[in-house]
Amino acid sequence: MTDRKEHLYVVFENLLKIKNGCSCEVFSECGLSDITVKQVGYLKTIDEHGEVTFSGLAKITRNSKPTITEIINKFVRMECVYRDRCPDDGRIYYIRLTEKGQMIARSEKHALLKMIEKMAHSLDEDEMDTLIQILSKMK
Amino acid sequence: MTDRKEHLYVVFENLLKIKNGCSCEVFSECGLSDITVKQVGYLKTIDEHGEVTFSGLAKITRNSKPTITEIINKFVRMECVYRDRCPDDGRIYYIRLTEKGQMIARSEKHALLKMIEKMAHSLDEDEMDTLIQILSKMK
DNA sequence: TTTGATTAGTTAGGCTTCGCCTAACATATA
DNA sequence: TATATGTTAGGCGAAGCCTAACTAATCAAA
Repeated sequence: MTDRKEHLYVVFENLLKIKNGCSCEVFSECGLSDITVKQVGYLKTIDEHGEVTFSGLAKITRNSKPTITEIINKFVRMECVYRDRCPDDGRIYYIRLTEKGQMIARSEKHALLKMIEKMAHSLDEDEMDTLIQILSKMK
Repeated sequence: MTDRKEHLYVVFENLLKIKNGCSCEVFSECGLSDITVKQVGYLKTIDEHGEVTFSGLAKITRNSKPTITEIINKFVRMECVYRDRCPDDGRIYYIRLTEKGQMIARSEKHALLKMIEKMAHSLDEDEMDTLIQILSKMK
């Protein structure tokens, strides 16, 4: 490997460490350090679909309705989600993310934003512009 | 958020997507797409400690010896690890990573290396030098 | 050098949690 | 009255851990 690539490796390794640290912060701020990958996946699905019902989530995730009830009850206990009864049809409940739930569903984005904040503290405007200009070329 | 930060967000989001794609490639090349986070953790521990025995790994990970036997048997079936009997003391077995096991233990590094390779294809030498110079300032 | 104690790893069996299921149900709507 | 939404009850298998009892190898001391 060339010297140049090795250098690149080192600076990006550092950058990823910083971003990783930010990810962990997001979870521990929510007091949910031991949430599972699967659970985060469900929160993301709920976030992406907006107005999801229990049956809807069951279809999307290919689970039975009781399984969804169970998953949602757990999320309610974790304060990530709440039931929102449909005003037009009392049988239907929408699954809504709490602020905490949304935070976790978008944890990667939040971590990245945190990293960018740190970047803005370490670099000046010209340097940021140069970064943008160079990295835009990546495919 | 300023325009500049938003731009930075976009370029880094793209970069992370590329790196993430590389991570998945590493696992699927090994035919182990459904390995768990915990398992990867154990492989990393084994990799980092070099010459680990069963008792050693039990102490490091605070598990019982039978648990380690179980974990290692699973890894042997996955072809990630093999037993290497100590020539001086027949009671002792060293836990060694196979090439596959090492690949997974170092998957993040491998993914990053892959990303750097892609970078080297998209950017010229001056640009890479500029990147290195700017990103070195990040703390 | 033999024998008893100690150490390394294994086997057997058990426990809890997770994540899923089906069947039967209550409630709301049509 | 028939149908749709969500819940409850109960069960199942896999994961991931444990303790107790075992085998095999080494060490130490008579």
